[in-house]
Order: sequence, then C-alpha cells, then structure tokens
Amino acid sequence: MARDLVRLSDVAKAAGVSQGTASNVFSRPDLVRPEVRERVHKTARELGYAGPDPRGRLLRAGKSNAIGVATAEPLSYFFEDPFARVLMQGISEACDARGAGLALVSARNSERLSWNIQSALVDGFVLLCIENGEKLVELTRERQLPFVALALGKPDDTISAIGVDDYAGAQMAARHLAQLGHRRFGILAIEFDEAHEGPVNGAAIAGATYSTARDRAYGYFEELALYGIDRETIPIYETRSTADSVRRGLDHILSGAEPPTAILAMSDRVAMFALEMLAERGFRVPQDISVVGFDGVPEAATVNPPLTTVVQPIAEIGRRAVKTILEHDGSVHRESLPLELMVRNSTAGPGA
Amino acid sequence: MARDLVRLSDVAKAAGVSQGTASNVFSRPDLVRPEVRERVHKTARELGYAGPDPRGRLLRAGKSNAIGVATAEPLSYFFEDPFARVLMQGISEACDARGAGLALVSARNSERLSWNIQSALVDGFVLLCIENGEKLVELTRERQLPFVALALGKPDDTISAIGVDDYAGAQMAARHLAQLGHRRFGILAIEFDEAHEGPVNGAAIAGATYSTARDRAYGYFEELALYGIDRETIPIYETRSTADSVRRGLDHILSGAEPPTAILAMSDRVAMFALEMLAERGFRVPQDISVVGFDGVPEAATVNPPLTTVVQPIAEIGRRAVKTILEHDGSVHRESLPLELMVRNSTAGPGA
DNA sequence: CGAACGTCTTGAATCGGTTCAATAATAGGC
DNA sequence: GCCTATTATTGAACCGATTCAAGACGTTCG
Repeated sequence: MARDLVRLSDVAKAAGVSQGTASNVFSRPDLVRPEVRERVHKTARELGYAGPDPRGRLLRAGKSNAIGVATAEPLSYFFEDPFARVLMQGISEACDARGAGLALVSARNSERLSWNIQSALVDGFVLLCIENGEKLVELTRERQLPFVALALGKPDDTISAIGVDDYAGAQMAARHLAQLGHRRFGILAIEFDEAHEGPVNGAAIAGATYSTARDRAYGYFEELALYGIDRETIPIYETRSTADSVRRGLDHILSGAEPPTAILAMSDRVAMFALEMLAERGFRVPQDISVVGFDGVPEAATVNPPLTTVVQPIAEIGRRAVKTILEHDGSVHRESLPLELMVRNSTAGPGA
Repeated sequence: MARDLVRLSDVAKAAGVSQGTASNVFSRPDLVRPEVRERVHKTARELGYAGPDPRGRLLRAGKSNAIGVATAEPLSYFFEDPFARVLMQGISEACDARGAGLALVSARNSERLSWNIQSALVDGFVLLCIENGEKLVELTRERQLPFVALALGKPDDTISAIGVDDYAGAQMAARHLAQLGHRRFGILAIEFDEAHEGPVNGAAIAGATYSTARDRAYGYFEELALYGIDRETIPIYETRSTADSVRRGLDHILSGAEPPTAILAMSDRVAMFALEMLAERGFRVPQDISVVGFDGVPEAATVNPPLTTVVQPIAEIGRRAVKTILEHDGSVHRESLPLELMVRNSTAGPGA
C-alpha cells in the first residue's frame, strides 16, 4: 500500500506545472485555468495523491483551527461527568458553528499532562479546572497560547476566566430555604482543599484553596445571617463528592441534638447522593427535610424528588469559552455569568 | 504580548550554539553537556521561548500521536448519546493508556465534514458510522490514513471494522421471549434506510441500506421460525429512534386484532421510549407485555422496569478500535465481538 | 608522542506544503 | 498593430522544528 509516498511536488512535476500552481489547484482553485486544474486533478488521481497534507499547511498557515479542552482528570471524565458533559455540549456546539476542531487533552500524571499540553495541535485551550487547577494553568501558560480558565479558582486577575457568581448563587439557595421557614441548616460541601474530607471550621474555609467552595460557603453564611442564624451553629462537612463521603457527611450533619430541617449541598452531585441516602434512611424529602443543590445538571430534574437547585448556564459558559479563544485579541477576558434558582420538589417548609 | 516571535533558532543564536544543539537540549537533553544545556535553558527563559513548537516537530516526525473519532452527527452527539458516550469512554481510556491524543471530528454537512476530515491532525480515524456511514468511509478513505469503521454496515471486506454479531444477538432476544412462552410479537425497528419510517415488509428488509437493522430483523425471524412463528404475522415498524416515531410504531404494532404480548426493540433507546409510552397507556410491563432492547446502554439498567436487553461490549469495542489504529500494520482488521443477553425485569411469560 | 577512541557540536538537508513578487501570456482598446 | 490591462503561472523564500553524517575536541593508552 502506497502511503504518504506522493507529495504535492510529485504531482506538480508529473502534471508539468510548478508546485505553486499545483498548490493553488487545491487551495485556491479559482486562480488556475480550468484546463490546467483538470489536468492536475487527473494527475493527482493517477498518482494516488491524498490531497494536501495538513501538516505542511499547518506549519505555513500557523493556525490549526482547533481548540483543546484540557483537564487534570482522566479523559473519560469528559463523557462521564454530568457537568462536563453539558459543558462539552456547549463547547462542541460553538466549535461546530465556527467550523473549529475539538481536541481533548488530559492525563493522570502531571508529567504526561505537561507533555500533552505542550504537543497539542491547537490554537488555544479551554481549561476545565476541577482538581489541580493551578498546575493546569501553569502548564498551559508556558505554551503561550490563548486560554481561558473555567472555574475562576484563585482570583488571579492575569488570566482569562469565565465563571459564575458563586457567592450570589449560594445566597439564593439559602434565601429560598430561609423564606420557606427553615432555621436549622446543614451544609454538605465540596472540597475546600485538595483531597480533604471531614467536618470544617471557619479557619479552614478562610484558608481554602478552592474559591468555589469558599464563596458558596460565605454566600450561605451571609444570607442566613440576615435571618439571625449564627454560622457557628451550622454543621458543615467537606465531602469528596463520592457516595461514601456524602454518607459520612450526612452522618455528621444529622448527628446533632437538633438536626437540620434543610440541607445546603454545594453541588447537584452531592445533593443527589444525599437524596438517595436520605431515602434509604426513611427520611421523606421534602416533608421531613429539604435539600437544595448547586449547578443545575440535567439529572437534577429527573431524580426523585426533582431537585431544587441553583442553575449555572453551563452550556453557555462553554460557548463563551470557545468564543473567547477564537476571538482572542491578547487581552484578558473575565466574565461572570448569572445564576438562577430553580425551585423543584426537594424543598418545602419545615414540617410541611 | 510577544507571541510566537521567538523560535528555536533565535534561542540557539542567542546562546551561541547551533540549532541542532538547541534542539537536542529540548528533545534529547542527555546528548548535550550539562553546562551548555543549562546555558541554553537560561537563554530560552530570558527570551521567553515557549518550547519547541509542535507544528515543526510534527512535520519532521510525521506522527501527531493522536487519533480522530469521526461521525456524520453533530459534535454534541459524542456527549449526548448514551451509546456514543460509553464508546468514547472505552476509546478515551485506551488513548489515555497509550498516551495518545483524541480529536473529535464531525460536521452537519458533508462538505464541511470532508474538509474536517482532510485537515484533522491525527494518525488515524475511528469512524462512528451511524448515519451516512458510506459517505464517511469514502471521505476518510481519501485521506489515506488508517481507519476502522465501528458499525460494519455494508459488508465491504476491504475496510477494517469492529462490530458485533447482530444476527446472533437478535436470536438471543427472540429465543428468550419464545422460551418464556410468547407467541405473538411486534418489532420496533431502527432505520433500514436513511430517514425512513413506517410499517415494513420483507422486500424492504432485504433491500435495506443498513445491515445492522437487517441482520437484527433476520435474527429475530430465523429464531422465531424455530418456534413455528411465521414472520408474516409479525408487525414491524421502522422508527427513526425518536419519541414520536416510536409512538407511531407502537400504535401500528398494537393495532392488530391479536396484539403482541412481546416487543422486540432494535435498540435500547427505542425500547426505553416504548417503555414510557406503554406506561402512559396503562400497560404493565412485564405483566401485560414484555419488552427487550438491544445495545446495553447503562440507562437500560436504571429505567423502570429495568430493561432486558442484548448487551454489546461497547467500551471494549472502543478500546479495540484504538488499538487497531495505533498498531495498524497495513492489513485489514475485521473483528466481531460477542453479545450477551442481560435479563432484567422488562420480560416475563405472557399473562404472568 | 601519536593513534585510537569517546563525547559533543555543527551545518545542512528535510519534512510538505503556502505565499507572494515577478514574469509571461492573453485579451481588449484605440 | 501597439500599448495597456488582466489573468495565469513560476520560482524561491519560508514556516519551525529534527536528524544525521561529519568534524572538533579532549582523553587514554601503547
């Protein structure tokens, strides 16, 4: 099988034209006389030419017309995680519309991740900063390509980022429950620091690595304070977003003398685990206890009961990220998208 | 912002070494004296060199170390469709393990699809032939890169393909129902020809464009014949895998004088739609009517009732596809993976 | 002291195209 | 017919690296 043996120059020679003309036949056909064009095409066909190799073009043109989406999670994360999936739908939709390609970049260990980022053939990166976001940003920065971070993480103003106002979102969730009459709360948090789990105190929150968790916590606190609720009375458990850690978190939160009548979960994932376990333990939601999530993944609408949650415009975030990369002009682009409270059936007044 | 201004040759010049040495500093550091190596690195840092540009390397090295997954569906298909998602998990897992990159290639219209395939910077393609598979294969073939088709489609022995024995799988499904005692069946088919819908007769099946649907149909027929059931008595409706078309299909199938006690659905997707609509109409599954699906997507296990179905080793297909591309040796690789019947709660004896 | 050997380094070729200024050919106008 | 536009084609430079045969330098050994 003749692979990669015939180049543009071979075709040009065989057809008796210059390489420049042969190139034009393929990339700017209108510039060459139909007669010649036809002859070159015919020659190409006879020689089994596969068409201009994108590698050559790439070097000259500079742009690969593709964006990379990078994360420190394994590749399969893109197809498993509900949040990532909705995000990717937004991203891929935008890529589709603009005719841009999409490359997925990831790796378990940071050495390989570094190499993958270094060698990805893309014009820019969307960084899905879940875990180890700092590292990811650092590695990408070295590559000197435009990139946009998707969780704002540390408030590093020098990088482009698109996110949501976690603080305001948390307030919405807390306000909703407070207005329903709840006065005793429990918080099922996502990680404040990498790979941490357990009950959390104020100091841990203040010193959190991840601003997402911190902002949500403060949002809850500030809002509840308006209703006279002291943050010190609210049990908080930092989960790792796994079923087991949520189970332990629930144990912790419900163990007090006066257990909460409402649970603030910092992600839908955590909230949905909680819903399951609450059912196992015979709690009725929302009659016995209310639960509100955060993120607004599609699954939240279909679990039982449908989850009240703070909805992020996930797909829109993805779309904007692509736009930001593709229209990059060298400036830093920071954007915070609005959140919305979606009330469903996992919340009701206490003792309803 | 200085972008792309400094090249390897600039660094080399500034550091007072040849470009060859500078290249070695980055790609084969052991070949250069630590002293020089350090000096070059320092110079690179001072100049703000981003590291060797993968474009240059690519041209020289020839391999991009990435595979493309192509389909004629829109890009978001990869993140929405349950089958595609499981497949992608297998594919991405294999890529991860081998350190290969992953590019997603698709487009609505065939012109753009053609361009995207032509210009994808990959070493090979996995073709997800759902719709318009022929065209996809044709376009990819032109590129002269290794590729493997994922639904065997037309029995074209000249291309590499990985698939399952649809015929045998369909037999398993039919046998299961027949052994439970069912004698009256209805078939909810997937497309035999592109964009078709409606009741189907033997001729249409024989002339089907898509072999998947045809093989499954014949598998059902042959097996049921062993139980003395005449294929002419079985209503078949070709759906388009949408809720509406399944609804119409169900209308058709259930409209006879002696409605079926069991439904053979050619995909889990169709089966799950059927389950929903059967419930709406007050049918109890499996007491009033049994349903068996095909594919074995994860959702099939969680719907109500859990769906009995013929399970494809979807992720394994993905893994093998990657392996096939990466270890391509110029030969045609054809493989058919075994199917398994997974009995859950959507099937029971008639009138149980 | 010279030969033989290792270790680094160099310079040039190469990968496969695109692009553009310059030239050639053709057509059109007067 | 001659001059000017217009259109097609050419040839060479260039994109940014890698690779490898050949050369430089320093050591070791007889």
